[in-house]
Amino acid sequence: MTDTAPRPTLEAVAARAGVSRATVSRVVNGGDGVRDNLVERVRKAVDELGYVPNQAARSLVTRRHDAVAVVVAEPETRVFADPFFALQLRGISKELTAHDNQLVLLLTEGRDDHARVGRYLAGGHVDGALVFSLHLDDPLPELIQRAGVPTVFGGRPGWSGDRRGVVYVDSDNRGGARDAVRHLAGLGRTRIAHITGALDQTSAVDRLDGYRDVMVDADPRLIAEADFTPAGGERAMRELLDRCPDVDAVFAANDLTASGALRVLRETGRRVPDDVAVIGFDDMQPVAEQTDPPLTTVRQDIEEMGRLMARLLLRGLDRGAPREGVAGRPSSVVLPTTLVRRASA
Amino acid sequence: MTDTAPRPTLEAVAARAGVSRATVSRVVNGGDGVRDNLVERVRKAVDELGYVPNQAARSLVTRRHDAVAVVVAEPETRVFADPFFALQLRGISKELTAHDNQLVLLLTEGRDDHARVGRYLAGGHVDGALVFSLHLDDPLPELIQRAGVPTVFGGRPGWSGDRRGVVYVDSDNRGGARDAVRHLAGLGRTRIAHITGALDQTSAVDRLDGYRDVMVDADPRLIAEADFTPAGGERAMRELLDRCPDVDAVFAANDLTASGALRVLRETGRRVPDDVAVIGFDDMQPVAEQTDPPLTTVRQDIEEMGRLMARLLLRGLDRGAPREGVAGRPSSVVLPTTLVRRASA
DNA sequence: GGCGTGCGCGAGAGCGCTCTCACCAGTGTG
DNA sequence: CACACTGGTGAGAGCGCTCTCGCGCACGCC
Repeated sequence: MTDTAPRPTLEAVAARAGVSRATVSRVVNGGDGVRDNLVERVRKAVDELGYVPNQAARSLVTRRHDAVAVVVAEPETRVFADPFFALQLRGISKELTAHDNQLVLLLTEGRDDHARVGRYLAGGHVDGALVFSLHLDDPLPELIQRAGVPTVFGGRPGWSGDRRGVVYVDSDNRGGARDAVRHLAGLGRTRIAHITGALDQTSAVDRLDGYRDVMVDADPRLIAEADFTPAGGERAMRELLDRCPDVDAVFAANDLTASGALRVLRETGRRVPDDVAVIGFDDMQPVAEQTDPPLTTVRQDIEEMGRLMARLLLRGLDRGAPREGVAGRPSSVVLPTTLVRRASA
Repeated sequence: MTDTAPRPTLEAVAARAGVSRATVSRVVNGGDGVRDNLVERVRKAVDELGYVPNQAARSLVTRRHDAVAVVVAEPETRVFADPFFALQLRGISKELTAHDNQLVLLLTEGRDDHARVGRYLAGGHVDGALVFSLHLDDPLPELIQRAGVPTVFGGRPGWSGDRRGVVYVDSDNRGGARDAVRHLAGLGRTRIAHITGALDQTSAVDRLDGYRDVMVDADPRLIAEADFTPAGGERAMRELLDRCPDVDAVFAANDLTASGALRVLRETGRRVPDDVAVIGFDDMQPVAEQTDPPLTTVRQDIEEMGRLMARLLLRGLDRGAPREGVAGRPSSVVLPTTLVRRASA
C-alpha cells in the first residue's frame, strides 16, 4: 500500500546544510557544542526535507528504545470488566508520552503466552516493563525477573520468589478497608459483615486484612468469600443473611460485589441503609453511581497509580528526572484511598 | 539497573555452529534452502547461546517493524467509561500476536497530541495503524491519511475528507437499531421513543437513522437527544415523559443511557416493561445485567471487531494471509448485531 | 567424460545512525 | 614567538542484521 517515498537520511540533511553527518546528528540530539549559525542551517535543512530520524538505526547503536512494555496478565478478565485498566493505561500513557517513550502493550492469554512475553522482554525490544499480575500463583513476575528487564508492578505482586528489588505501586487496600469498616462502626453498626474478593489476589487479601484490623474479634460467620463479581456478591450476601439474619452492615470487596449484595438485600426486603448499610470499594463510576441507592465506597486514584508506575520506571532507567545521584533507585509506593459517601452508608 | 549480559549475535551463533552468518540468518528466518543437518546444528547453537535476533538491526535493513500502532483519540472519555475499548484491544492483541506483530498504543489527549501522533506515524516506526476516532470533526483521520500509513478505522469515520481507500470496521448500528425498534413494535407498542447518543459520533447518528427507518412518521417529540451517559439518559427521559406522558417504549442509544432512563421511569412510578418497555444498545455486561429489571439490548461482538480490524490491516500489508493476488486489497466490514432479550422489553 | 543445471552455502556490501578520535582553528601562557 | 589548550568540526568505524551474488559441488544428459 502507499509506496512511501524514500525518507531523507542524515546524509541528505548534511549535504543540504553543507556540514558533516556528525554535526547534523549533534543538532538533532540537542545541538550542544555546535555553533549557532550551523545549528540554524541544519534545522532549516531538516525542516525542508522533512527529516525524521530512523529509530531502528538509532537503537542499533544506542541500545535504547525509548519504549516501555505494559504487560497485562490474563485471565485477568476482571481487568477488562471495569475501567480500571483503561484508566491506569491512560495514566501510564500520559507519563510515557511526556518523556517521549512509546507504550508497547502485551496482553497475555494463557500459559504459552507467558513464554512469549518472557521472550519478548528478554529480547531487549524495550527498556523496561510495567506489569499487572494480580494472581498469587502467577509465574510471570519470576519470568520477568529472570529476563533482567527493569520492571515496576501494578499492585503488590503476591509472589513467593525473591523479593529484592521488586518495585510496585499499589493502593492502600488495607487502610481503605479499615476506613470503610470504621465508618460503618461509627454509624453504630455492630454486626458488620465482609464479602471478600477473589482471595488469590493480593488486593482481596489486603482488604480482608483491613476488615480484620478493625473487627478484631469478628464472628467468622460474618465473612463470606466471593470473587469480585456481582453474581459472587449475590451468592455471598445470601449466605450471610442465612447465617446471620441480623447483619446490619456489609463491607464488600468492590463495587461490583456490592451491587450484587444490594440486589439481594432489596429482594429480601431489607432497606439500605436503614436496615443494612453497604460500602463498596473502587468507586467505579458507572456502577457506584447507578446502584440503588448510590453506593458509598472507597475511592482509589487509578490514573495516578498508572502515572506513578511509569514515573518510577523511567526514574529507574535514569530518565525522566535529573539523576539524583546513585541513590535514585526507586522504591515501592502505596497510594492513599478516600471514602466517598453516597447514600448506601 | 541489571547490567544486561552482552547478548549473543548472529556472528556468535555462526561461529559456534561452524557456518556463516548468512546460513544462521536463513535458519532463523525459516530455514528454507538449508540442509537438514545444518539446520539442526544452527538450532542447537541458537538454543545454547540463547540467541534472540536484534529487532533494531533487522528493521534497519528490512524496513519492516512487525509493529502496528493503535491510536485512540481522546477526549473519547466514553472509550474509557466502558469495557468497549478493553475488549476491542483484546481482539486486536490476539490477532496481532498470532501474526507476531507488536501493538504500540498511542493515546491522544488534546490537539497537540494529534501532531505528535502524526509525527510518530509519519516517522515510520510502525507498519500500519488502527485508529479509533469517533467524532465527526476529528482532524486525526486526515492527518493519518497524509502520513501515508496503511490504516484501518474502528467505527465508520465521520469525516468529510477524501474517502477513497478508507477502510473501517463497524457494527451494524443502523440494522441493530431497526431490530430493537421492530421488537418493541412487535410487542404492540406504538408510542416508541428514542434517546439518542452524542450526535457528533457516527454510531449515534446511525442508530437514530435505524430508529427512523422503522418509525417513518415518528412524532419528533418522541426523540430526545442525549450523550451516551446515564445522566443524559435521565434528562432525556424526563423530557420525554414531559412531552409525551403516554410513551410506552424507549429505545436508548446505549445501555448507560438506558440505565438512566430506567431510573427515571422507576422514580415516576412506571413499571418496566409493563408500562414502558426499554431497550438499550451494546450489551455492556456490568450495566445491562445489573439494571432493574435486566436490560434487553442489542449486542455487538466487540472483540471480533478488534480482531477483524487487525486482520484487515495485516492483510493490507501483505501479511497474515497467503497473498491472494493483487486483488487482496481489503475493504470495509460491517458486523451484524443481535438482540439480547432480558426482562426490560 | 564433458557439459549444463540447480541447489546449498559463504563473502561482502550496506541499512542509517552514533560516537570516538583526530584535526584545525583560535586563544591564552611562558 | 613557540607552546599547550580548548572547543568546534569532520572522517570513519561499527552497531547486528539481511540479501544479493557468485562459487562449488552433485547430478543428469548427450
